[in-house]
Amino acid sequence: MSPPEGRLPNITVTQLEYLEAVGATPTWSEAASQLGVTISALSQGLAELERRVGLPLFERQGRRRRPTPAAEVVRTHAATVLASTRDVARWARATRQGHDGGLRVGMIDAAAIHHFPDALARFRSERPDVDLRLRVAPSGALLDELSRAELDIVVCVDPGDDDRLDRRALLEEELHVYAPGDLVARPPHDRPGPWVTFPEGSHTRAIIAAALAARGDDFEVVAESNQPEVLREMVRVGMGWSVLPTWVVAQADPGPPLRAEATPLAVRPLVAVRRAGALYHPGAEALFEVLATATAGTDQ
Amino acid sequence: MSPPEGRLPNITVTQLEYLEAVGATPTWSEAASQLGVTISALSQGLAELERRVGLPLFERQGRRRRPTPAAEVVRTHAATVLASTRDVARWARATRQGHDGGLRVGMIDAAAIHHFPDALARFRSERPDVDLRLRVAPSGALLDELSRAELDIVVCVDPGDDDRLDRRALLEEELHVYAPGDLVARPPHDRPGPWVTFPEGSHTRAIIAAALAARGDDFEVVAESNQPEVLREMVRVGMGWSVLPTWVVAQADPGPPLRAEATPLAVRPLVAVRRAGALYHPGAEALFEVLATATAGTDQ
DNA sequence: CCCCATTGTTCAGCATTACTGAAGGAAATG
DNA sequence: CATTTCCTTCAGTAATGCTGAACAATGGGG
Repeated sequence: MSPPEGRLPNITVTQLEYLEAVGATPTWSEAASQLGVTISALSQGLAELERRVGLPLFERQGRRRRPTPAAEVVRTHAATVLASTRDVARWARATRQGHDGGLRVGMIDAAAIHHFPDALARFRSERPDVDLRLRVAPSGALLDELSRAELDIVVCVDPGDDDRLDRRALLEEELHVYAPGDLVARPPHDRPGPWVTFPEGSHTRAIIAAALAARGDDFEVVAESNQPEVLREMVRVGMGWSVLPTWVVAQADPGPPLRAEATPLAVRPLVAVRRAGALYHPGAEALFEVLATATAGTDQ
Repeated sequence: MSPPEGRLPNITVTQLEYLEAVGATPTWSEAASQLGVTISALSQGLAELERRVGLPLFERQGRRRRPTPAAEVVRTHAATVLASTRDVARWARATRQGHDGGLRVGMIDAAAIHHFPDALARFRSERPDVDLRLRVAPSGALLDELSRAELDIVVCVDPGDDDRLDRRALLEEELHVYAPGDLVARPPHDRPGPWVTFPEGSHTRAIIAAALAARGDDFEVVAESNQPEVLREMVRVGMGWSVLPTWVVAQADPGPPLRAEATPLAVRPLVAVRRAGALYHPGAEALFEVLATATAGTDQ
């Protein structure tokens, strides 16, 4: 039906690295110096890549070059190949040195400090052989790093369906609307707000924005932070309203209590994610088991 | 946490092709001639690959070489990279020529001739723009071709969970035990058999073997075929018993009727499968919709 | 046991490829 | 108009990949 028909274009890892670099960098010069090659090499390498793919990947716009739609396809390919190559390289280095290279785990703050600190501790005591490295960051950053094979497993807000990800549900956090203490009594015809919330681009913010829009509320944002504790304190000092997981507020330190709406505004599903097709890592599988049992039956 | 740390090893597509070829071929000489290079080139190329990975991939055994466990890891990587590269190459060629390259569909016989001929016809009339190519073969062969990016979408027996596959359930076929007409009256303490069934390696055969083992029956096989119609006829002529989807027998042509056990022995789940991370193909998505609606509510 | 065909390695030589550095063109900036 | 920035092109060089031939090791057959 579709015999391999001759040999494949010898698209090199180097060329794909070039493509990734220019995609992540404003100018080619900068990309070149980050890669440690001359602009000349970069330019020629990308020209060669275009030739091998057989389609124009960049068009001139003034003195810069801008990727064509075709480049997007090849960039996706590059991401796949580079991630897999990084995996293999890391695995080979670790194997040479006789260990497994450690397990690089990414978690959002909620997971690291609230839901899974005990699970992590248990994992470390059960599997002292695994060299665990934890990175805490927002979901988006973690997923980026996962896709570049810089992390092995990530616990974050569900990013939704994606071919390249292997997702497993862990739990759902209820998100409640919190009002500054002195505003709780606002008559019901007043709309809530303004809001303090997560920065633009945050997965949780997207969930919140959608839920507020669905019930017809404005979403004027007057302050932003990725740290839920910071948001909680801003509400406390009267900056505005916020939507937070309940545990952030329950984790009460002294100060005036916040008032919440009784019913949750939305839920935030947390999932464990790996790259689809990632190298088998025994530690990753074991960690997932621990996370799954830690949440068994205990949503929230 | 894990900065890209320098550049990646420049493992080339060519080297990975060499690795794939020697894995699929008894001797390197043969692999070399299939690839259209000298053994010398193959040997040097694989040596270079070993150097770049940094681990021995082959050990000497007599005058042949046999892959180490490490090679298996790199072979998995090779499969990923080569499949993606084939996808890009094919897409690029199609794009240059101004079409989408066609939609290469694989189906097992049951899907092609029984469950989905109407769906296929409907798809062709709804989407005359899509150049549909159909290949009918057993599940295993189709999945191999899918993994090599020689097919875009496959309808086959559910191969089970796999990172690299994007599976969607379509329907479940009931498999019933059929006895030759003259043996139906065998007293119940006699065990059924001997059997005519699908060849070793068939997914369906595995399902049948497991179900028979579970109820304690022997599974002595006296005749094999991949074609269910052939199996049905063999039962008719008294070669033995078989386990078949009901439609094969219902599709009655003249001849003595077969007697079936009343309750199904097992079910055979059929799924639509694509490679995870495959290039977006609008036709594939559309076809899946048609298949899904064709089966909506109509299991069996 | 020796012969010998087969398999894979190594080496020298050649062709191709990838890179540097210098020169140059073309757009933005002032 | 001069200047800077950005990228391309070109020439030369280093690295890489391939062929063909010589060679070593193995296993099968007389």
